[in-house]
Amino acid sequence: MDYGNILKNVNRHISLKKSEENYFTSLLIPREIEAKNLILVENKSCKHINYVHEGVFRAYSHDHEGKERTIMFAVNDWWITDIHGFFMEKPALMSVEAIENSVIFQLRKTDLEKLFVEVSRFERFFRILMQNSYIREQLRTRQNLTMQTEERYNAFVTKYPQFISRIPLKYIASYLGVTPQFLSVVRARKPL
Amino acid sequence: MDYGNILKNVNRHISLKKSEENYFTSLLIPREIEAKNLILVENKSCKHINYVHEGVFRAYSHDHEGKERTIMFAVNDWWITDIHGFFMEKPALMSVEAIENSVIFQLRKTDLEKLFVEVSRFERFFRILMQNSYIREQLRTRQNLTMQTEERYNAFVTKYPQFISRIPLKYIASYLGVTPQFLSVVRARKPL
DNA sequence: CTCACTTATTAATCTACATTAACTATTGCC
DNA sequence: GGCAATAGTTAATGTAGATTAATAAGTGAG
Repeated sequence: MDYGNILKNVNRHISLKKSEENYFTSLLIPREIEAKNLILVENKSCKHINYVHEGVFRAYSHDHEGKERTIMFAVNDWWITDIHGFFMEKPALMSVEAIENSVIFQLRKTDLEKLFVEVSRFERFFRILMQNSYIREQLRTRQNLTMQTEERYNAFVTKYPQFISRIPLKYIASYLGVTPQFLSVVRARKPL
Repeated sequence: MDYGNILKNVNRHISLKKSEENYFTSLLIPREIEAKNLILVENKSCKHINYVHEGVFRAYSHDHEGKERTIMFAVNDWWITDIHGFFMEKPALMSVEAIENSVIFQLRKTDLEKLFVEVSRFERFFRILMQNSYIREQLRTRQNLTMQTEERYNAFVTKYPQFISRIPLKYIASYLGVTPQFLSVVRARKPL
């Protein structure tokens, strides 16, 4: 199994000895996921945090009328889970679906807790991972409160250019909090 | 200076020796802030993370028309800063204002980094702090995408009952992403 | 290659929430 | 205690974005 990418991801923030790398990768559960399959289901328990080795995922919930709403995306080299369900050990509030055929490495919560004890530098790694996630999410909240749809869409395209070609527009619309029809109108407003 | 509350806050997640507690509190800068004063100003640098010992704060940005939008609140025993500006060392994207006369303890970024090195258990404390902040923010994103104003307001009142009496409704409206006028209409809909 | 299915676009109509404005509590300071 | 400033409410009118529906353009399995 090719653990090069995930080790590079971790070593971006902390540096591990060979033995620690081996211990860490021994805890990972590799899985191949076909497009449209779920790695996490709403209302079920959420036992893993997932590193995306290859592919794309989206997390979604259902709104008050039962329609799907996209909470987040994850492409290669990102981590994804229902963070609330995972750490609070509560039923998941969202489902996570593969958009492409994908490969992930799963880390069980119990193993993550062992990892924190055995190699405490992983506390630092996850501190930075959670910190960056919080920053990203707070910036998104701020954009939702302060920007119009057109501005938010432009900001999204600028921030995540690699998403546009791999993620259907209907999911991007849902992530931005609008209908695909309205996103079409907004996109049509832009000449060039 | 009364460091009892902040030490209890920290010891909720890690346990410190007396000497470590003393080192930690030696890094804190106590400040009294009068209502309406700012502890952080949009576009200025953001050098501190702030623990609210006593009082209430709100963080806000300006929208595309220049109107204030509330990003978050913080009451006693909460931490608040422009998390992006603080960790990325970028100009603040929001201002933070005292709603009541307040007392805070400020921790400089440079001192926090020393603290991570000297007492690495603080990596764990901040991992949990960032993790809980991320969870809170993702739940909020999910609510904004899936719930109507009435449902979001009810959820807010249920989750933060202590806020209602201390925070003017116009700020709560702005936090929920609606005008005070519309929040009034929504509240009037509820009998009892 | 093709037929079925999914995704994207366009347009007419509808609605949740914004805007403006006027009025009514509250709050706080001399 | 009074009065200016701030906060909250109500109502008429306006608009960003939703809904519905129909069409067009991709995409994929056999």
